[in-house]
Amino acid sequence: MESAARPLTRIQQEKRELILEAALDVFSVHGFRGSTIDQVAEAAGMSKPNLLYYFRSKEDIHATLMQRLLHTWLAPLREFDDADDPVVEIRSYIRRKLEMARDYPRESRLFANEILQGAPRIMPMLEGELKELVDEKARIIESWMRAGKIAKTDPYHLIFAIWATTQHYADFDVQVRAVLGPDRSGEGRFEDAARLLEQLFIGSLRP
Amino acid sequence: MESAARPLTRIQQEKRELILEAALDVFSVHGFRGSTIDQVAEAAGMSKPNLLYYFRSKEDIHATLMQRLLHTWLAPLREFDDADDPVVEIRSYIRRKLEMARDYPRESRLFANEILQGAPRIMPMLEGELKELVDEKARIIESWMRAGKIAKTDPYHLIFAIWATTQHYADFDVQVRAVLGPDRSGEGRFEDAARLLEQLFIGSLRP
DNA sequence: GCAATTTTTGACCGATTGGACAAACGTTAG
DNA sequence: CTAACGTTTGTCCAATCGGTCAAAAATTGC
Repeated sequence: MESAARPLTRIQQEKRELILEAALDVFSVHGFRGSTIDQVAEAAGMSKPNLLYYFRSKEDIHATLMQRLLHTWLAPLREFDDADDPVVEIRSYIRRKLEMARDYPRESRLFANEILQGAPRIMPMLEGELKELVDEKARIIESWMRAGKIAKTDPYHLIFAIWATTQHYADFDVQVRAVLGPDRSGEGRFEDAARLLEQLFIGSLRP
Repeated sequence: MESAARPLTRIQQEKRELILEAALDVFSVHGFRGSTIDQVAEAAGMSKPNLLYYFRSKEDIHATLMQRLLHTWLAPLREFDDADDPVVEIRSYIRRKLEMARDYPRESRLFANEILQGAPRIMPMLEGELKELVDEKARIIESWMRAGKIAKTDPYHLIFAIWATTQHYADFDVQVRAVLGPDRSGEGRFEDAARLLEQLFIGSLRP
C-alpha cells in the first residue's frame, strides 16, 4: 500500500508537466503503440531512465495524459445548458467545440487515436460518464423540440454531427489544408467553418 | 531492372489477396506502426517468412493496401454529378458515403489512421488528385448557388461536413455505440443517421 | 559545510521487431 | 519419373523496444 505518498517536490511537478507536454506531442501524432519512450524523452529534453524516474511506465504516462484530457474534453458539453434560446445555446456549443479543435488539436487527435483503436483504455468512461452526460443533454434538446422551439430530429445523432464536424478540423487537419490549398490554409479557415456550421445546424433546426 | 516481371501464378494472386484482407483487418485497428508482420501473417493463416515471400516488406503491404483504398474511397465523390436537382444529388452522395461507412468501416479507419498521423504516405495524392477532384465538385456546387437552386455557403466546408458526419459512423463507431447504448446499437442507427443528415444538409440548403 | 535526499545517467537486460536465407516441401510439364 | 520451378518453414540476425540498476551528480535541510 502506497497510502503514505509524500508530496511532490517542485522539480517533480515541473518535470512531470514537461514530460506530459512532450508525450502529448508524440502520442497525438504516432499513437500509443507507434510512439517510443525514447521519443518522448528526447522531446522532453531528458534521458529515458530519467523520464522513467518520474513515470513508472509508458502506460502510466498515457493514462495520466488521458485522464486529464477527458476532463477538459467534456467541458464544453458540460456547459451546454437548458437556456431560453436553443439557437444561442447550440451556436455557442459549436463555437466552443470549434475553438477546441483550433486551440487543442493534439488533444483531439490523441482522443481520436484512442477511439479509432477501439477505445481499449477508456471504454468504461464512454459507457459511463460520457453516455450519462449525453443522455442528459439529449433530454434538454428533446424538451426544446417538444416546446416547438426547434425542429424535431434525433438529438443523439445531432450531437454526433456536431462532434464530427468540429473535430474534423483537428483530426483531419492535413487533409483540410491539402484540399483548401496554401492560400486558404490560414487561421481564417476556422471562421469559414464556423459560418458553414452555423448555417448548417441553425438553418436546419428552424421549427 | 525488373522490367520483365512475369505474370502472377494463381496461388500468388490468391495469397496476395488473402494477405491484403488480413492486413486490412490488422492495420485498420492498430495502425501501421502498431501492427506487426506476425499479426498479419497469423490473421492470414501463414508463417511470417511465407508472407514475406508474397510482399517484400511491411511497407509494401501497406502501400498496396492504400493504393487500392484510395481508388474505391474516391468513387462516391467521382459519381457526384452536375444534375438538374442539387437536392437529389447531395442526398444520394450522403447516402453513398454513409453506406461506405457502414459496409467498409475498416477502409475508413485505415484512411483515418493515415490522415491522423499527418498523411506521410499519401500527401501527394491529397494535394493532387483529391484537391483537383474537390475543386471540380466545388465548382458544381457554386454553380447551383449562383443559379439560386440552393442557399449560398462555402462549398469546400460543405463537403468537409459531409465527409466528417458520414465517416464518423465508421471511425468513431465504438463511441457511437457506447453513447447510444446496447438497445440502439443495431444496424438501425444508420437509418437514424441518414434521416438526421438529410434534414441537416437538405434543410439548411433551401434557397 | 556536511549529511541526507533527490535527480540524472551510462550500461545493461530480456523481449520483440522487421527481415534474410537456405533447406525442405509441393507442384507441374515433359 | 524427373527436372524445373513455385511454395513453405525453421532458424537466425541486427535493431529497437520497454524497463532495471547501481553509481554519479545535484540539491536540499540543518
